Amino acid sequence: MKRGAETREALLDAALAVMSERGFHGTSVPELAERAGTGAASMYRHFESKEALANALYLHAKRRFAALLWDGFPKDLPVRKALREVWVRMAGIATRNTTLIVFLEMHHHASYITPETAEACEDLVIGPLKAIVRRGQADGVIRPGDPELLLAFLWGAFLGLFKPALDRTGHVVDEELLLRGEALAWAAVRA
Amino acid sequence: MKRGAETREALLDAALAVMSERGFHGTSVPELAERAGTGAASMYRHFESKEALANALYLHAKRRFAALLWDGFPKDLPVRKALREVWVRMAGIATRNTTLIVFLEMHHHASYITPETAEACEDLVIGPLKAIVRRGQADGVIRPGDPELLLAFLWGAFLGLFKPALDRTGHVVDEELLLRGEALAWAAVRA
Amino acid sequence: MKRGAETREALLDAALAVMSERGFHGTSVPELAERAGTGAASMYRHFESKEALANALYLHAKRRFAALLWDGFPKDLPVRKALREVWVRMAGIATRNTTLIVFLEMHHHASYITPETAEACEDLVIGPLKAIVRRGQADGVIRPGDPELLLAFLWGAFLGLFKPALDRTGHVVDEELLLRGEALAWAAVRA
Amino acid sequence: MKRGAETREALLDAALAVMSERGFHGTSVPELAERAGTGAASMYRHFESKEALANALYLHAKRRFAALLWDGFPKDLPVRKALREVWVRMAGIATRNTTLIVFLEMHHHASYITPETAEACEDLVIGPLKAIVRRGQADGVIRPGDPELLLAFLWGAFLGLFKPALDRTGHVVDEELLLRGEALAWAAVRA
DNA sequence: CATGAATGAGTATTCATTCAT
DNA sequence: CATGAATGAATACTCATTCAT
Repeated sequence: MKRGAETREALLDAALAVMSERGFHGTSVPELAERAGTGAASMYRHFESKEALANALYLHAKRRFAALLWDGFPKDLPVRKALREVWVRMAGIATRNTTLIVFLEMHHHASYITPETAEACEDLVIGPLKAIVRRGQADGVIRPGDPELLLAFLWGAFLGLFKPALDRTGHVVDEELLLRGEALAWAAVRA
Repeated sequence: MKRGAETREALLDAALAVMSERGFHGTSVPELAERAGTGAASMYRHFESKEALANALYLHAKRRFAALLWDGFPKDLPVRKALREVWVRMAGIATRNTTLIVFLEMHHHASYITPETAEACEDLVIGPLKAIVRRGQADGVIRPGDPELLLAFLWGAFLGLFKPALDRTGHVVDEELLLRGEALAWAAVRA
Repeated sequence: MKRGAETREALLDAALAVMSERGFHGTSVPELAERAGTGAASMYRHFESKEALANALYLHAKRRFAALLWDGFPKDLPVRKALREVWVRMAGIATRNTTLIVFLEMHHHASYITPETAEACEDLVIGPLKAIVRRGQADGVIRPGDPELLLAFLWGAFLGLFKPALDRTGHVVDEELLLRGEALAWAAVRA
Repeated sequence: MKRGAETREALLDAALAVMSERGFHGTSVPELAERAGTGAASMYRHFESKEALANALYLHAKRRFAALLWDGFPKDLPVRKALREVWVRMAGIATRNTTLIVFLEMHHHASYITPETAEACEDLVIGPLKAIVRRGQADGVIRPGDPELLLAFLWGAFLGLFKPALDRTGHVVDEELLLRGEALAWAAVRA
């Protein structure tokens, strides 16, 4: 007997929690519903199917991730500082919003995520990153070459470093790991 | 009616193929069996359960990966060349044995992989890598610091770079990507 | 699509019929469901498991048996007449509600009937019987000794006599067998 | 690698133990085989099917029961003493060969016991009993009437009394219960 | 808008049985 | 005579989904 949007939120939250742990196929609708405090049938009032829920969640998660990363991001920071700020923010997300990253990575190329969903939020996160890299290349502080490649490298490295944090919710990324990681990242891409 | 070990192999092969594409929960036992050319019941003669199969496969895959990486690896290569050789070999595996890497990454921290399984093959791949890094640090050509951290960074970066190859079987890693990636990797860790 | 309680009743009825014929293990859930006019999955909305169904049925059967035996039982009948009335009523149940007795006997000490279930209805049938026997002993018309023992003897004898009726549903207990049996029973226990 | 007949015996023993506890349908061939120390396939060398095994066992059990009851039974005992001896022997069987009685009762009217099997051993146990009853009736010490009816009553009463012993293997029937029960039995049938 | 009830299709797993060795 | 391996059919149970209320 909740009010509409509330139930929807609860379902998305539940799905984020469970699906980031056991994946899409490992998560059942009844389980989701119970965790959301609703009857299983109610899910179908808000989403056409389990797949539709996953797609909605993917968008939702990507947007939230983008917001956490970019909202209030200081403008016109020198490239080096901008990248460091990105790194620090991502570490924060990995610590406090672990499920977000795990869910997004886990479902990036899943068959039930439609191309529309994937495209709809393609550039939310990566667009501004590319801009920073390009600026760095223009300034001559970042090595030349396809920004996508540099970013793929960095994003992967970041995930590799913070895997322990991502695998166990609640794991705190310590300051030193963060800084040493950032140093490696910068060494890799600087001109 | 196949002979014992043959069926077991067929099941492991099928599981590697299907589970690396759709994951553990997305793979049904009948599907596995059909792909292995066996009846579904036959799986249970060779593995106690679907989970047991996944664990056996994890070990199997890790060992095969380690073999592909380290068998015939030239001894006493200078560190720089050794790392390049590692990188090249891994790119080869990513191209020709994609499922191996995908499966291992996908199931690294899954709840149905027992700690025993995980431990049993912990150092097969990473042990020799650590040795190389340590040697590089002793020679002063690799920056100091916990080798685990450097390797986590590099392994993640590698996965990030080759994700397109890993997501679509058959995708060939071109020579340029390989070399540019290696350059980034080296830049990150060199002293 | 039936209304809730109706389906539950139908399942209990079906289970009574089938399980009293082929036993718990000889009865499959799909078979049960079909006989109840439901899908097999619907059983699990009403009972947690096949075992839970059997336990619920055990209670249900015991209560119905007790009701058939004791509802409207004339009060303050002399002991001799009371026992005869009991005997006659039991013969009636054996004839018209065969499955009830067969089911209860068959599952009395089955491993899947929980102690809780067994205790919950222990005295429904036997309690009033004990009272009659005690009254008879007090009056000096029934031989002394543990009432439980006398009742175990009589209950067993009854089952032995009516086994043909119990083995084949529809077998009618003829008047003569009934009376001769009662004579034996009385001869056994009278003072 | 056992010698023929030995395996057969082991299978019958295992079946008696397990089937008297969980019934025919509750007993699986692999379980039987394991308990008999054989491979499951070996059962089919000795019996055509699980049903055939049950039938063979039924005969086997009936014969052993008859042997335990009648072998060395004193001839020409007065009827009263003969019945007491029968009662005592049956109590002994109930104590020491519980599974025998339980199995026979449990499978008496099971659908997988063929009429042939049932008939083949019909009179092994009951034949001599009938003779005793008839002798008693001729002597005027047992009440007149169909001996089958008297025996059905007595057999049932016996089972009722010794149910605790039959339900729990190892339960010892105490002397007093035995004698009091026999007194009831005699009171029921004496002239 | 919410939800108990219902269910066909599917899940992992076990079974009774066969057969090649 | 014995048995590992194999399997089609079954088993208990769960799922994603629908619908009447």
